Amino acid sequence: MMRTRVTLADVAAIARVDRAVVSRVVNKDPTLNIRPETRERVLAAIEELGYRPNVAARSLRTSRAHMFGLFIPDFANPVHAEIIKGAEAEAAAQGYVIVTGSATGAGLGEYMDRIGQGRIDGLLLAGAGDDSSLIAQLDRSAIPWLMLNNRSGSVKRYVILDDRRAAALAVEHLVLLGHRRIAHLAGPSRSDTAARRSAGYSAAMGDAGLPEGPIVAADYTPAGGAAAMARLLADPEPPTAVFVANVASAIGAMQAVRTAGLEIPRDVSIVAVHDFELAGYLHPALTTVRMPLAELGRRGVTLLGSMKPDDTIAEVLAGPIELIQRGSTAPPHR
Amino acid sequence: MMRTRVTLADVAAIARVDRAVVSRVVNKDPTLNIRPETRERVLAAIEELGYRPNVAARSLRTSRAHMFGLFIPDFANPVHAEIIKGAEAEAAAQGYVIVTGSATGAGLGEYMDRIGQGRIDGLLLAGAGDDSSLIAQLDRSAIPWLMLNNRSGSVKRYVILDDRRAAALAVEHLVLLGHRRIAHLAGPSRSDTAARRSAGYSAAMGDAGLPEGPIVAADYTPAGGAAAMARLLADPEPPTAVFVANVASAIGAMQAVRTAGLEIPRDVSIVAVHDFELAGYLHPALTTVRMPLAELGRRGVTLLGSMKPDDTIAEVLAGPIELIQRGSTAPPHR
DNA sequence: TTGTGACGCTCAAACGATTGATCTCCGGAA
DNA sequence: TTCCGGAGATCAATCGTTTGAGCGTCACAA
Repeated sequence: MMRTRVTLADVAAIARVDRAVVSRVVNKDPTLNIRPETRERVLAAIEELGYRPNVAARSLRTSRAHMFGLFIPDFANPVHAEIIKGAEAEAAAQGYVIVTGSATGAGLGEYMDRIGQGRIDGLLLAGAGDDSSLIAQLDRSAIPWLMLNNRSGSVKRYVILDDRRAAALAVEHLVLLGHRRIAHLAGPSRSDTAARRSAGYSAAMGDAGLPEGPIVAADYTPAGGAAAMARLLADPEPPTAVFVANVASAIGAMQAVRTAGLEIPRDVSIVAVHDFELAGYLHPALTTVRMPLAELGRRGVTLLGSMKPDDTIAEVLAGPIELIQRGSTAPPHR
Repeated sequence: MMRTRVTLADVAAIARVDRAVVSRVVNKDPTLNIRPETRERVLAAIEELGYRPNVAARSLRTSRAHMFGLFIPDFANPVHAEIIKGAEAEAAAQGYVIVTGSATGAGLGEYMDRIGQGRIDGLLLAGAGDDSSLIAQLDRSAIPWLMLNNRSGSVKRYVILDDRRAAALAVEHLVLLGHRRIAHLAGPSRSDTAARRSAGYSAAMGDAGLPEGPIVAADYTPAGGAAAMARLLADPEPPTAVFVANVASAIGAMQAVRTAGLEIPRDVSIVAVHDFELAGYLHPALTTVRMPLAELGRRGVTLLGSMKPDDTIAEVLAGPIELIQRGSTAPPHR
């Protein structure tokens, strides 16, 4: 059962060639001149022994690890799951593998320590906060890195989505349905995505000639959303529709509406940013704005792969942003 | 900005000691006899240069990668997210890092190829199906591996949860509420967890002296759950309660109940296996059985760390399994 | 006959860290 | 004076691959 490990040298011995030949065959070195029959012998030996290159040795020699790091706030968030999926797919296409870490396991600093030097060829930070001392440490580490979906602090390499447009799309939808008192359940004030979504809300309200309704902030959790929505509904003249910056908050918000004895969408319409599978199974099904999260992960990996040390990257990902209309939005009742 | 990489030799030069000393200081080698002032010099040099050991070199020499692999079917599934969290936390405690892969990115075979040899010290398979040729390949690879939450095929190393007891707990809850026609919306027939949950259902029904109600199988998705529930409700004498093997199916099932014009829990009570945050925010909030998923991931990593090549591991994880009573279960109406 | 070049390999020096073995002092004991 | 032992290092082989340089043979042209 316990297999003793197979090295290049073993393969070379069986195939009766030099180790260098085996290496070049394995790596499909185009400069290699080899007789077809020799190549055959090598391939047969590899097959027979079940040889697989030792990653540590290769990576020591070439100083490329064929591995990317991906740090996210939380695995349990479906938004991050989408990003991981995209990143993984693109990495796989490049023959790379992803080493994940999350803020729930331990902080970014600890993660970087465990990563050590030379383990990854690049690092993706998906909304990992904005600890500027860690950013400085990252810059010292000679690892190319990139922020996804976040431009916190003075970061000069990031890819974000067009949250502004997503927000505007959501608000326009509500306006088109005939709503005029449209409140905004925003994200945490220090959050970059929240700020951009709020900007989109304001812009769209302005374009529609409507006064900005009440705006309340909440963190991106159901509990936060519920509390914030409760405040909105306590208004003597409550909004007929609410644009929620985040789908997790929206789920809490829906609960708050029910708790208040009101009905969605008859009394309040709700639309939220980011689509996820369960949204279609809520009661009522939640109208959302779908953003290309997987594409974001994919694009991040692509950029990492081709990044030069001092590149500046400030990209708003082009990609479909669409309103998924479901049951939580309808024309105002009154 | 671009930092040239710092090696042991650089540190040794600055600290005016041999490389061996630096290595032993870094690794806190207990056999090292060193003057405090020398140690100081070394530590100062490390600090000054920002030295971090090269993982590839270390791992080539020691043949330990300080990395575990974790393969899961899908990142978007909150059940797997919990497992990852636990695994990550335990790995971090051991100074290890986790390299994840999912079936949505590419298959296990491709993942193993990209992993190569010597990159990971062990592999956790969380419900990754039962392709026996891959299992054989794994066994050839000399990597300790372990299945989580799954005992498919003839696998001889696994940790599972007590799904049987979880199912029984759910059914007992329904029985206690007074239900007598309790149907079972089971998981896919080839699934190991599904089989164990079904066994728990049967046992509990038997213990209660109740006839096993209709049993329908569905895959672990909302769509599958909805279709299966529709079939159950089409019965001339439909069940007053349904034990659903999985929370994703349960969400679909709830929708099917509404579609049929019925109400939960008045017309049908629903209880499902596995708790997740959103369950409390559904309408009605879903009664679930919480299982120690994070603990499962944690335990998997612990076992990997101490596993010998030919160990057999067949463990049913001890840990709290509890019913989380919410709004989807109530005494039968009729 | 000598030179040239291509073909098909082989040589050997890295990459950076680890670790068992060895070496040099120096003080104290015999 | 010689020997011993221990403290405090140093030496050098090794892990498995990669890759630029080199080497022998043969065909062919001059």
